[in-house]
Amino acid sequence: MKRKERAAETEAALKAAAKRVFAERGYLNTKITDITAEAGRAAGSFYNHFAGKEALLEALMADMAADGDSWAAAPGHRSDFTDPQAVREHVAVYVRRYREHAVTLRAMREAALVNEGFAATVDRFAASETADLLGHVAHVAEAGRQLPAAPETALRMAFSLVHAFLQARQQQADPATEQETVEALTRFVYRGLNGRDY
Amino acid sequence: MKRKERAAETEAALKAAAKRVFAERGYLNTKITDITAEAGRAAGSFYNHFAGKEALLEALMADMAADGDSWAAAPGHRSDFTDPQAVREHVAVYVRRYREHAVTLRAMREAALVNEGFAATVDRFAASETADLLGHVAHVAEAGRQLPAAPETALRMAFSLVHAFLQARQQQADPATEQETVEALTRFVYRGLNGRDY
DNA sequence: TGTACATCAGTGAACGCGCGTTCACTGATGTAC
DNA sequence: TGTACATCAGTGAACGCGCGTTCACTGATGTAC
Repeated sequence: MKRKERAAETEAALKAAAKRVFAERGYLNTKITDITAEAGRAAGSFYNHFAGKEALLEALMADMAADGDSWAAAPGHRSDFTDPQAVREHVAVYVRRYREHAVTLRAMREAALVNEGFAATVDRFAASETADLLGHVAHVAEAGRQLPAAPETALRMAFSLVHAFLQARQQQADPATEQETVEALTRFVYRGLNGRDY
Repeated sequence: MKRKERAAETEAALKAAAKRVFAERGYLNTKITDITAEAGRAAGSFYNHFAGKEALLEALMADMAADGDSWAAAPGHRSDFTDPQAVREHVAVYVRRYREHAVTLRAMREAALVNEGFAATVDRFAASETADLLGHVAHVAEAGRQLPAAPETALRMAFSLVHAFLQARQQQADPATEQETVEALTRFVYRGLNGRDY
């Protein structure tokens, strides 16, 4: 089985190399040969493993999805957004995921911009991440507090805020600590949804 | 002076055609010949007016900046963000500008993704739009209310929210009305900054 | 276990497509006298 | 006002670069007997 091992090693090397060059110059600016050169392989080798740059990105997305699915189902998951701690924990998870998968997320955004199919994939991805949150937000209204808008809209606003702020944070020269970022976002989102401070 | 008129007409036709094709398939997916074909001119004509696609986008940005500068200096501009109406008016302006210049803004984002120089230009653009807002936000703290974070951070969060939400709204199949959008954003931003409802 | 053949991962030069850019040319407009 | 020449906007075929993709080849690993 040395052959399969070798192939698996090359495939992993290509993925790792792709992440490095994507981080450095972005997905759209990266050529296939940039990836193979970074991985120390011949150009032709790439096509033994991926049909093209998009297929490679899909593989990176699958890796990301694989390690994210477990969390939402974990025990101790607080779902009442009138509780600041529930909001904080959710924000913290997104901040962490953003850090861990920053390169892939950025690549996805770039690919979506140019390719309609990818845009749809990214939308589905986002939708799957927000599915359980709608109930958490609706909880606020059920507790007698006035949401800033319909639950779907309120959720979209909270999501827009978190994602865009994290994205902007990444290209800051001197970003706040992750802890500070979580606290700031938690406070803004909690206030926005609940109409009061904690 | 018929020659200069003709040249000006062609230049305007190229810009208008560019906006149409950018809207349809995006900036990065648009070829020079797509623009000239849409404008009904020969490919070579393009270079009589613009050094390349980027130069054309810069011209579109200049057009956008030209019609935006006037507002901030206008009389009756409310700058106290403890006043919901002040927040609402600012939000409304951004919503309107987003609608009017959606194509150019999207093209800027695409160009910035691929070209570092453009990214810097876009940052400067955003900074110039937020310059006067920092004072408005600081006002809230001066009025004895607790901001969700340092003023710069609070402002960045509000901005992230508005921009990302408007961007997401554009690709919705059935978006809320502009009026509803302004109200929802105003309420969320006001709450986030002031820690209370109005 | 040994030998002959098949299969596979990897190589890198070469091919060819797409598209930005150029340039010789045309016809109209402007200028000089 | 008329004539000869210069300049300019526009044309579109052709050129050439960059890069994705292919493919004949190599050497190593696996399989059949």
